[in-house]
Amino acid sequence: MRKSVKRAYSRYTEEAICLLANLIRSARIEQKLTTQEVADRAGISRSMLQRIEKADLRCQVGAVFEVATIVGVSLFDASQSLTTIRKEINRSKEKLSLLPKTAHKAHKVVDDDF
Amino acid sequence: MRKSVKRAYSRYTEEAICLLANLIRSARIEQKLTTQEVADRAGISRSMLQRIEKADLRCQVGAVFEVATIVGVSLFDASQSLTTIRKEINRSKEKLSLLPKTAHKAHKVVDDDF
DNA sequence: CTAACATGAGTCATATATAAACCATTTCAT
DNA sequence: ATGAAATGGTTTATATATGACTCATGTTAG
Repeated sequence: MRKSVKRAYSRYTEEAICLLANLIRSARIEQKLTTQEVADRAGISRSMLQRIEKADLRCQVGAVFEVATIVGVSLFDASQSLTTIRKEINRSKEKLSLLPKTAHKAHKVVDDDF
Repeated sequence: MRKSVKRAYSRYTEEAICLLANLIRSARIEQKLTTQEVADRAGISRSMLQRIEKADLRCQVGAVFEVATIVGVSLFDASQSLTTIRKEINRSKEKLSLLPKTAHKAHKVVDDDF
């Protein structure tokens, strides 16, 4: 079964995606690309691109990133190129390997019995 | 009708999301948060969080960003805070207002007829 | 000015993502 | 060591996102 979902997003998430949407649209127009063209290149429908540029939170993250990449909007801090992003991935893997595998909660020592 | 879709993503997109996933997982474990906890806070299921941490490109962008926000992975360069991100949104709006509204293709003047 | 084109917005059928539940395995605290 | 807890990997029913159309409006090049 599936609980009927009316998801609530934090203000920060909403605005982050709004910014991303605006950046995408700007970049697209600056490069004189039509919605149809970008959609084709990204392998999505024009309606989908419309939703992305309207900051629809429900779009697939892959589609959004793909479009961003196509119009040249960089996604993370230092990840401008494939090379740098790969380095960062490796760093993150190293880091992950040093961390514990699971996140056990600190046991509440119960002394609230009086 | 709907064409059955086997979407292809660029290498860059894949790796960008892979990096994001790794950063999220690292951050979660560092903070000793279980998958269940983070899922609850984000208002998603544990299975969803698992896919996010496995860099599944088909997750909703809103869910991914929400999780990133919760564990403290920043999405843009300088947009650590709501205030800075809002400034950037405004800047992007200004910029957008100066651009043409539609992206007309430059007419190919055909002189390739000899 | 105006025709061609880009975009916005809505509908609909259906492919697909999602939440829930379950079990097996791994990991960690004690 | 051992048990409690966390995680991985399924499966399934259903809500939902998506692509394809269509029409209306806006915009721009010429």
